[in-house]
Amino acid sequence: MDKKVRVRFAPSPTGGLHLGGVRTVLYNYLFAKKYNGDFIVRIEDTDQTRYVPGAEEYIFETLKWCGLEPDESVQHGGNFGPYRQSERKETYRKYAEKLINEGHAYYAFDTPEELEKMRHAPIAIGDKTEQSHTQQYDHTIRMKMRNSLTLPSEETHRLLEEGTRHVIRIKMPEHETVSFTDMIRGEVSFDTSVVDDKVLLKADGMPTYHLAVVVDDYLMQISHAFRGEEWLPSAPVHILLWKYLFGLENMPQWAHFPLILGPSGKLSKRDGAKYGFPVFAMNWTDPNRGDLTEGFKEKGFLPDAFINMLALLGWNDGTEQELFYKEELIEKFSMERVHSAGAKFDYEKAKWFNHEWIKRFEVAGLKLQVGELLKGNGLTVSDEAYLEKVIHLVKDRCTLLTDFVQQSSFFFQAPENIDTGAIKPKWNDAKQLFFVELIRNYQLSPDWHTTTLESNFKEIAAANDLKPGDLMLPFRIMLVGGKFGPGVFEIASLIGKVETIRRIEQALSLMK
RNA sequence: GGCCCGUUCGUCUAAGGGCUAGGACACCACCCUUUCACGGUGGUGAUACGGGUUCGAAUCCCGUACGGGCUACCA
Repeated sequence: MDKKVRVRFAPSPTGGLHLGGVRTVLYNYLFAKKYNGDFIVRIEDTDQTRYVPGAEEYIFETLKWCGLEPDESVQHGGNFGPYRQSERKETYRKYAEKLINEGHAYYAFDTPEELEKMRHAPIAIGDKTEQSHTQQYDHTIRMKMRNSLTLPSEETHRLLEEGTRHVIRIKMPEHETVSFTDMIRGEVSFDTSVVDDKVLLKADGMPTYHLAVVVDDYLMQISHAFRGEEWLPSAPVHILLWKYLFGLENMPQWAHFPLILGPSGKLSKRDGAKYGFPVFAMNWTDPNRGDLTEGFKEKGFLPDAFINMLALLGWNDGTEQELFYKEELIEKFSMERVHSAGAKFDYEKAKWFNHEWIKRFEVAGLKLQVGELLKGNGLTVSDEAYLEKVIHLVKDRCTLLTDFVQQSSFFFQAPENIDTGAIKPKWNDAKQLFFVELIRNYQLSPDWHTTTLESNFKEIAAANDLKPGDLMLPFRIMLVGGKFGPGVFEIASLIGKVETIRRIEQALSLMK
């Protein structure tokens, strides 16, 4: 690679960042870091009508949470700014005019009504007319429209001088094969006769994506341009623009990532709501409609797990390894091993990744997040060492971070609901007496170790001719409220003598 | 409709001409566990179809089917 690696992620601030977007960021980031390059985030806000307040901040917060921070952006600075396209408005027009002067583009004055009429006019196919598809604004029709190609030049000048609303469209060659090498798909080629004369500069003076990407990728010295597969059909427009404006030899290398699919077709926000899994990285509330779309973060995912899962959705290193630290991903990532086929998102597998990451994390790495989570759920966490012991005891049984609440709340406060229904049917006086005796024994116990608690428990059971197995479930329910959690004696040991006895007494009073 | 991309267990994928197509998730069974999980062992399960090329094809070529994307003064 002769040029310095510089890649960009170019989102438009129109809403939350979903799985596919984050994966695009990830692959860009991994590639940049692998080759000691720069990762740039450029905000593509050229469509004023779709601008959503807060979306831009949301994108940066998401990148921060994921640990995929850019080297250059609106927020991070850099020498190639501004990094917001609306602030670069002035720079695009001159490139569009250059294209016109060189015969590769033209002014078009057609009104929305005229365009509408053109699109839906019946067209003759053989001896019958068809209307099965909409007419494109292309070489077959441009000479019948109102533009600088059909109008006398004085008329064009007059219209321009009068400030008539107009756009600038690319003049696609009639029959030319445009091909390029995609790093993932290999050679891809298109016949220019089937692609339309895309608008490059809109009536409001803003560029469309097509012009803006090419100009900005050039100006920002982008060496590799990666994006989703949905952009493949418009690639010939971009290639041609590169050829006309900056030279093919300066064009970045392209790669188009496969799409991430939902249970039925393309993954959408609706799939999340319908099937009960998040599609956005973090919670997103649409400021206009006020509806909330759940995020992986709030759902209880660890950023490392989220990133790991996304990396493997369309890429693997060729071995059977599935768990990767970010540094390993950077080291092992290669564009050639990215799949060309779309991947269906599987939430079960995503949860598995999270579980694995919770297990592989040290207690210390979880402490902060779990502590906050518990406090957020109204639990009082005062003793750090105590919290560490609790996490150590329950982490392996938590798939999502949020599972820590249910799995450990009883360590911090007595259960509110005791599932007495699970023990009442088999309850009797003998058991009642056993627990009374257990309280007396525990009260006098000189130490409070797990093993002591267990052996005393069993001795008393044996002395009363009861099976320990019949008593442990009731004991568990008294302490935690239900049929879950780590070993009972470990729980008792951790919550302490006073609390253990208090909970047994409390439950006993409920059994009468 | 047109153009482009794609197609290996239900899902994510390995195997880029040559052993009984491997792994992971999910599922099932058993073991462990005097709760629920974790964990362990094993099992069910795939090369879309049809033609070529070749001694030999999941792998290369062609066609068909199916899936997806695009076809806006949206990105």
